[in-house]
Order: sequence, then structure tokens, then C-alpha cells
Amino acid sequence: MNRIGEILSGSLTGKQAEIRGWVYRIRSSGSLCFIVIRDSSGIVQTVASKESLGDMKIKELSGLTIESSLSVTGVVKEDKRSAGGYELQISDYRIFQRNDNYPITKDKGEEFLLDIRHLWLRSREMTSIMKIRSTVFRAFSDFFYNEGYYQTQGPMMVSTATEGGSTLFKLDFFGEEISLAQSSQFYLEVMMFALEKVFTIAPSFRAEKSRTRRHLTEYWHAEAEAAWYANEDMMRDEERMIEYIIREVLERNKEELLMLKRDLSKLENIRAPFPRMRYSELMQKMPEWGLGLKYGDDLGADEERAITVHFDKPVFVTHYPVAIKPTFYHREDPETPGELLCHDLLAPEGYGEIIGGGERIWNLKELKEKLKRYNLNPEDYYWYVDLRTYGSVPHSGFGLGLDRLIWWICGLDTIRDAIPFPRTIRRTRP
RNA sequence: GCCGCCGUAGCUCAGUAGGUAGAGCACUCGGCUGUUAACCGAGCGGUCGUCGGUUCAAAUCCGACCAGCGGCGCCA
Repeated sequence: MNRIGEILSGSLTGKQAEIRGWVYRIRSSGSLCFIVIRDSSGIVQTVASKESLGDMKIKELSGLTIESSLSVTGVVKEDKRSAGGYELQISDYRIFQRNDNYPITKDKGEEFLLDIRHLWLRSREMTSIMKIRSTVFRAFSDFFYNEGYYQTQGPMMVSTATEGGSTLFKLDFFGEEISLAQSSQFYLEVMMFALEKVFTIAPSFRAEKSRTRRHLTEYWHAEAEAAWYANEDMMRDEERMIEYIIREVLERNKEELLMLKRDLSKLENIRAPFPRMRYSELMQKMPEWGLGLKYGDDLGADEERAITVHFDKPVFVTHYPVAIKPTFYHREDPETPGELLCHDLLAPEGYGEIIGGGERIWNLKELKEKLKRYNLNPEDYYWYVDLRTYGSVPHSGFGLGLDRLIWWICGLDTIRDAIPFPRTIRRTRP
């Protein structure tokens, strides 16, 4: 058995080959039948003629439908008339399943394609995205392994909220009300005291009723936490991580990016270091950029988009005022009280926030005061408080939305296409 | 949660003085020896989202409901 990729590489030219796959396109003209077959490595045109196979067989092959499964055997030759430049001349075949029809035809609406996502994932577009996604997941892990981090895991069924404003998915846990994790951050902080540098890739669940092309209710969250790291140390790892992931994708998935019509030059630009802007600096730029925000206003989605157009790389926005971050765990900058040692990373081309991170409060007194100010019960956070009670150290961390990263890298319209089975406010199937 | 949009064949859509619905694709049958999401001919295909109202008559006008999409807020 051979792969279609081998044929396209030219290594099978003039030889006998057997490929197995699915009908991608089929055209017949009575005594000739062209079947374009796909497998996970590509597509290739095969041709059957009445002359060599006889009446019955050409009829059977001509009657195949899109996505019918089969194997074919024959000699491979170069042929300019075939789309990929190669063609297999069928001398024998076996049909595994002939479909009556296939629901996907040339006109397709986004909604319909989501209903039949389980089939649409076979498309060349989705296949390309999923190959890139695979590279991104691997590259993220590789980067942090290479930097001396350990991979670890937190629970997905939890009894404490992480984020301030985020809504939780409630769950009945043998009579106790618990929820699905919104972040693994607090658990990474626990593991950080044991392993110093840790990362995880896990789903996070948000019950926010967001109806936008950049939100999922279940998304893949890549998070890291490092002991002894200040805010700036963390950002340095992050920018190199983003650069590494994009270089890996450019290296391994150029073909897929081109299939998605991605402008490669936009990605080739992405080299560390990334620009950093304090929130206060950003506000000073506002008039110049024609935006009406002033100090103390939160950055909306429109502003984020407007900011990223001034950069051809991702940009870090740091030192948000305490008042506009709903989270309690960020450490205040002792040098600029009222501002937090935190950062967001905004992806270019209007894609916006893909990372949120910062230095964590590590002083016990400070943490207790913050919990009080946010009306949180220290009892609920007893183990998080314990981390500051026993051998606390400065540390920082971040969370990256992997689906958002893939959305940007692939240049997609909606984040839903960055994940195989998107879960949105109104979609739980397939 | 707020604002906006949509629902007609399996899919994409058209359908105004309100008069019982149409095209392309898919599928079936036939034709074609070099096709590139081929082409030609024929066929199959509909509770016009649901319920109610106006009317002699509703896909069309009115109301409610249901489903979906986009944007904001919130975030990754």
C-alpha cells in the first residue's frame, strides 16, 4: 500500500502502486472515468478506461459517488493533463463502500457545514487547519520542555472560580455543586512550588454568553507558571514561544497555509522580541490613532483591533490599572502603585488578545487584603492562601488560547474552524 | 444581558398589485475516449420554521413563538 504523497513526490513514477482512500471528485465520459482520490497525504487523479477494464467495471467505477471509499492499483505516470501532475492508471480496484449520496456539494452554508461537521472535517480546508493545529500543540509542548518546564495537569471538576467575572458551568457532583474549570492557573501555581517551571494544555470552560467569532465555550488553554519569574521574564518566554510555534508551522505546514491562502509574509515577520506598551503609554497614543479612550477606560474589542493595525508583530500591553482588571491575583507594581504587573498579548491583523498573564501576588498579607476587597471568602481559597503561607516565592504565569492562536496563524474568519468540534453557546453537536 | 439580521427542495438561492411554487448543484436513467467542483438530454425532489389572525384566496400582510447567525459587553 502506498500514500498519495509518495506519488506526488515522484518516487513512484513508472511503478505499480496501490492507494486507498476516498473519492474526492469523479468525472466520466462513457469509456473513460477520472476519479480524483484523497487520502490524508493529498489528492491524485486516477483514470480508468473501458479498453483495459471492460464494460462492467467502467460502469461500476463511473457510478461511484463523492466520498465513496476504495483502493486502486495501477501504474503511476507523469501527466500534465492531471491537476497534480501525476496520474494512476487503474488496472484493478476494490470498492469498500459506495455512497448513495454525500450531503456536501459545491454550495455550502456555514451553518449547514457545522451541522455536518463530522463530514466537513474531511474537506481539504479543514484537513489543512487540523494539520496546523497538530503542529501548534506539539510545538507548544516542545518549546516548554526545551526550556526546562514540566508538563502537569489540573482537575477539570473544581470548586473554586479562577476568573473574576467569568460565568461557571455548574455541575452536580454527588449532591455538591461544583463547576468545570475555567483555567488551570491555580493548580499550576501549586505545582510550581514542587517543579518550579510547569505547563499544561487543557480545556477551559466558560459559560459566558458570548456571540462572537473569537469565543468558544470550550477551548484549549495552554498555560504555564514559573517560579522566580517577574512579569517581564514571563513575557520573554512567551514571545520566544510564539516565534517558535510559528516557525514550526512555517516549516512543516507551508502547503497547508497556502491551501488556506494565508499570506506567509505576515507570519515570517513574527520574530521576538515583540513591542511592549504600558497601558498608560497606549492612552497617550489614543488621540494620534484617532481613538477616544482615556486613562481608566477599558480596552474594547474595537480598540484592540485598532491598536494591532499599528504593529506587524504581536504587541504586549502591560500595567493595566487595578480598577479595570476584574482579577484579584495580579501583583501591583510597587514602582507604579495602582498599576498591575500583568500583560495581554494582542495578535496582529485585528485578531486581538491571545494571551493574558502576569506576576502573581506572593505576599500573604497582600493576598488576604485582595481577597477581602473582592469579597471572596478566604476559606474557599484555603489552599491557594496556603501557597503564600509556606515558602512563598515570586512567580509569574500566563494563559494562551490555543484555538485563538490557530485562528490567527491560519488567518481564519471564525475561531470555530480552528477546532474540530466547536462548542458555542448554541452548539453541542456533533 | 443588549442591538441587528435570517428561516422556501438534501444543499445554495430566486419568487410584489396576495391567485395552490422555480433555478443551479446533488441523486436516478441515457449519451460522450482526456476530464479538471466537465458537458448534453430526461427524471426524482416541497406541510414555503411553528401556531394563530386578516382575506373569497397568504411563501407574500399582521401577531406570537421556535431555531440559527452577526456585533457589543466579558474574556483566551
